Amino acid sequence: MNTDALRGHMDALLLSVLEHEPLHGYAIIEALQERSGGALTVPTGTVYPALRRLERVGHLDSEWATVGGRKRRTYRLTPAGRAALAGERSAWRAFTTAIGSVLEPHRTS
Amino acid sequence: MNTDALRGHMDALLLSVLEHEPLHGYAIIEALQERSGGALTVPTGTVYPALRRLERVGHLDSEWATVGGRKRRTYRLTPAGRAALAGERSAWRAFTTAIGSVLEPHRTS
DNA sequence: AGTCTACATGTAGTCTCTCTATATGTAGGC
DNA sequence: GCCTACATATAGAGAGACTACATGTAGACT
Repeated sequence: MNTDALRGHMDALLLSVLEHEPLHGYAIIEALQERSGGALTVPTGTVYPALRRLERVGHLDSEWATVGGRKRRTYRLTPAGRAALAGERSAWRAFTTAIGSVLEPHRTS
Repeated sequence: MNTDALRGHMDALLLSVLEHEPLHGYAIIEALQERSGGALTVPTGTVYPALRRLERVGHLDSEWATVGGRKRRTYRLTPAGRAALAGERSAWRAFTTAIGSVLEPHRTS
């Protein structure tokens, strides 16, 4: 289902999934899976490092919690992260428009 | 205009631009630029190696020609390349659908 | 008691592709 | 003579996604 075409879009996905509620890594993976209708199965070795990277650059911050004896690191968007998400969204639209116009021959008008 | 988000989509772009006519590297770069409305400026250091890679895996083959004293290597789709293009197209649709459904919150219906 | 699955996080190392920078050469206009 | 457009090519850097591994708790089932 996924090649390494995700490259450069992981940030957008992670920020987007955290837009309305803070989540921990495992829940983020499930949310991505669910929201994409099962198409996105992102491995833990991709998600956890990416979350840390986003925290390092100030788009997320995190907090530890213990729920039912299990430790969770819950991530939430920072204001900078929210701004970055907006940028990612418009970049995504520009990206799909550009590639799409090359890939899909249609519409000369 | 372009980050390295192209990663994994170059093949699709190159195959697509060669679908209806064989072209040489330089012309391919111009075609990409034109078809995308100027959004895609792909450097030569990306295109030439990618073309050779696609030739190596059998999706393209090439032929030298001299036009006006200048040497050109003209690439054309092989049958395998044509099949690969079809695959790339459906992969692209699946990809945009998946990412889009995560990124754009709308439409619950 | 032992095993298995779901929950939960993390890192080291690999892989592969895109980009930057550089090199080389022709043709034509100024 | 110089500059721009045309035309191809490669070496090296850089970055991020993946595989595989390591670790541990909770609960269900046998």
